[in-house]
Amino acid sequence: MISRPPRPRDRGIPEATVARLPIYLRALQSLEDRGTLTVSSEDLASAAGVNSAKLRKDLSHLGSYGTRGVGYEVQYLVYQISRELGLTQDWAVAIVGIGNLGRALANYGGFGTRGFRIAALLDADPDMVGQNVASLDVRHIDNLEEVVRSKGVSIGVITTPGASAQGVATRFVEAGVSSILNFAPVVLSVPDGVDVRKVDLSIELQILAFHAQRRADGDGRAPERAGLELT
Amino acid sequence: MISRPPRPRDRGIPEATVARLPIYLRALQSLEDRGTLTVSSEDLASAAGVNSAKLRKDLSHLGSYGTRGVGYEVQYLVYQISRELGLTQDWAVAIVGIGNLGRALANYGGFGTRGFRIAALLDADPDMVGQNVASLDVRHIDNLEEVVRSKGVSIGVITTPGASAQGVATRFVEAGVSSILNFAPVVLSVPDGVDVRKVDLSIELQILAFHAQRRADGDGRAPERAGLELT
DNA sequence: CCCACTTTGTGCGTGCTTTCACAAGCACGT
DNA sequence: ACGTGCTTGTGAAAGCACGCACAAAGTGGG
Repeated sequence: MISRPPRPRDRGIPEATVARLPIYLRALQSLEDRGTLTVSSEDLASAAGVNSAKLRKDLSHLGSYGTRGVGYEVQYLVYQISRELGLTQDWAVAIVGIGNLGRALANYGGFGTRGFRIAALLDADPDMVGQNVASLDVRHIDNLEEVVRSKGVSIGVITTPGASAQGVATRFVEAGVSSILNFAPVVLSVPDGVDVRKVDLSIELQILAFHAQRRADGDGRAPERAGLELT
Repeated sequence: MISRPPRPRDRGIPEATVARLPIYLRALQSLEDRGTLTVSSEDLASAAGVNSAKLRKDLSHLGSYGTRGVGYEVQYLVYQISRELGLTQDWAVAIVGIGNLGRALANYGGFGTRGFRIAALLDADPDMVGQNVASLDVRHIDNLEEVVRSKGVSIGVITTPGASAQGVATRFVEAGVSSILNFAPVVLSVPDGVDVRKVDLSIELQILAFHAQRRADGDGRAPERAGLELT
């Protein structure tokens, strides 16, 4: 008998909501550390930097976990969001490309406490292989398939130069990994069913530059509320 | 009087479009390196990983830079997008927090070629101060205001631990920096008119985990690695 | 028990984004 | 000069996302 009753939440959670759940989770964990027992949507929203109506609507997609007149119980909500995000299980992550960024990720402590475990580090450079980084021995990229199998890797992180990224992605996919986080500045081509997310540091800077330039351009002496001007 | 004189492009480029311009730019530069002279919206879209209608509409916000029946001239489009993004000028960037991530960013070569120049590295740790990273001497955070002034820094990057991030942001703002890229896992509070973008590595992983779990849950009968039993 | 107060959950209007589909425009061959 | 073939630029429609505003639901005091 499959548990259908305890599933008030809709399977179709909006993507925009999913992207904010980790933010709420972080804010909640911070409240939890401070010993806070309950929190109102207003307070949690301001801690997360969003509008309170949006927060309530987001949470309503998971189910009715609040109490009117009181707010949300912090611990319970932490658990519900963690479960929804899949953080109650342990995800094994492999990082390919142990340059500066790969090392930074390997040493980033924030993962362990959130359901992720760095299970393997791989690199193509023979001089890198065997080095110890973040308490792991760097292994050669040729062992990718074997490592994925033996460590049960389900998430692959690519921090190689752009030229190598597609090859690594393909090998990840063939080895059975269907979630990839790509830091290389290329668009990866993967089969349907494989989930790729891209983080691009220089793109973020470029977006900042665009807004900075716009501010500098228009802000001259007519910083009026741009509205009805098309004379 | 309906004049539409020196404004081919509307100042109000949709945010969603701005976020994609850097992707197009990268694809175009790659084509340029390969010596390609013109490209169709179809080909450019597939290189950028988007739908061609979306690409055409995005570009139409900058003006009419294509030729029907032919496509877009690569070099010209590179220039137009660069100009729109503000990359034809040189942006001085300061990085605060020279840990693993800060070092990775400082050494990331991709910036120089795209209008950004790492102008200063700052850290609070006295042992770090004076070290040479990426051909720059790390300076103490106390010099932030002076460095911003003397180097003309207009973009601040925060790679400190979460606890220090708000303080650094405030100092950046007071020193006149109004564009901030934040890697620390906290929500920064800044005055209106200051632009903050946040990059959070563990959030990206959590979104991947959500989709991976959903795939494992619903996807028919192969819930192999999903060993969660916690009702 | 009832009333005043607080806070959630959500219906609804609004605006932004994406996608379709096609007329308009340009190049090239005849 | 003119038709053919290709590709852009853009109305129009559909789909999402956001935020207001309020009824519903719970708490606590008298």
